[in-house]
Amino acid sequence: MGRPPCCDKVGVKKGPWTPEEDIILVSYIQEHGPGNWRAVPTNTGLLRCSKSCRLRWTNYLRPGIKRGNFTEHEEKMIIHLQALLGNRWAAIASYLPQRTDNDIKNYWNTHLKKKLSKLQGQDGKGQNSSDSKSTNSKGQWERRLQTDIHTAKQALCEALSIDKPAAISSDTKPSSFPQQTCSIQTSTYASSTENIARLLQNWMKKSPNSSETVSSESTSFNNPSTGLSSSPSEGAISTAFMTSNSDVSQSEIGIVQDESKLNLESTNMPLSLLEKWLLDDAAAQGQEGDFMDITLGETADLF
DNA sequence: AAACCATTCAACCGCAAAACA
DNA sequence: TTGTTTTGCGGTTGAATGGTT
Repeated sequence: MGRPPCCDKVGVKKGPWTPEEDIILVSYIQEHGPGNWRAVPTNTGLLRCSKSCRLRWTNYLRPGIKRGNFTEHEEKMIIHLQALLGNRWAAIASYLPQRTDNDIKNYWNTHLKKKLSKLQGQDGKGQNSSDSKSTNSKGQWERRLQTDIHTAKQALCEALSIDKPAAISSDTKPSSFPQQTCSIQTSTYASSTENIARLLQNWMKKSPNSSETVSSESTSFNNPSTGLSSSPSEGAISTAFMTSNSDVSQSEIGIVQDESKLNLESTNMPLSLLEKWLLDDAAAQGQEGDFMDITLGETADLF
């Protein structure tokens, strides 16, 4: 029996999302939380397939997403993790919680790949991702598990020692660690609003004809003092959005909690416990440090 | 100014895994 | 246990944009 398509091909809109669609989607998710994507198009009236809705949310509208230039530290992390995990962008993205897997993948394909091949061309060193794949005789699943555990420890190690101040507030940590989850998420909806505001701005730049229809909304989204709109809305769409926005912190926290159910299970783990885990592990496996030195060293050389 | 080329990135597609009945 | 549905992931595409000739 063939698998049915995720959506009817007829009557499903494709291509770039409009700000209106974004607003509809965000306000719906704010109300119901992410998940049950199948129901989203039906319940919102969006002429998009469920997949498209999920993708739009996870890659663009989801709160806490950082866009724009990658920092040098993020670059190093990506190169390092890519060498360890291969093209497992979702796994890599879990260590850079503010970045989406799509973003990382794009950045890798457009920037880092070239950068690395250039550098490899210079010094003739082969990169290890494919080597490690071919030389390792273990099953893929086991290998992945091992690298995941290893990398988690490593990232944590970095977070705790090498780059402590930055790590606690930003990129080095897997998303499953508590402080960060909280710190990011407290302003989550604001950042989602920022995403939309940015989108609207771009949209207005590109299509001045349509500015009349959205100008009031966009300016209100952009209100830096509140981060939220307080202007009266005229359309149904904006009304829905504004209404839900008035309740931002509560419902957004709800969304975030939904998203990070798993994370929260470990969120109460004291940092000292994790440190102990690392130290114990390091003591038990004296050579482990070498592993890190090698990989970090290799990637560090690149810069 | 126009044509061409290169780059970027949002979005799509298809597959596989997970979840569910 | 099995079949079906939903979700997640990675690879790829193509429109938009910027740079060069």
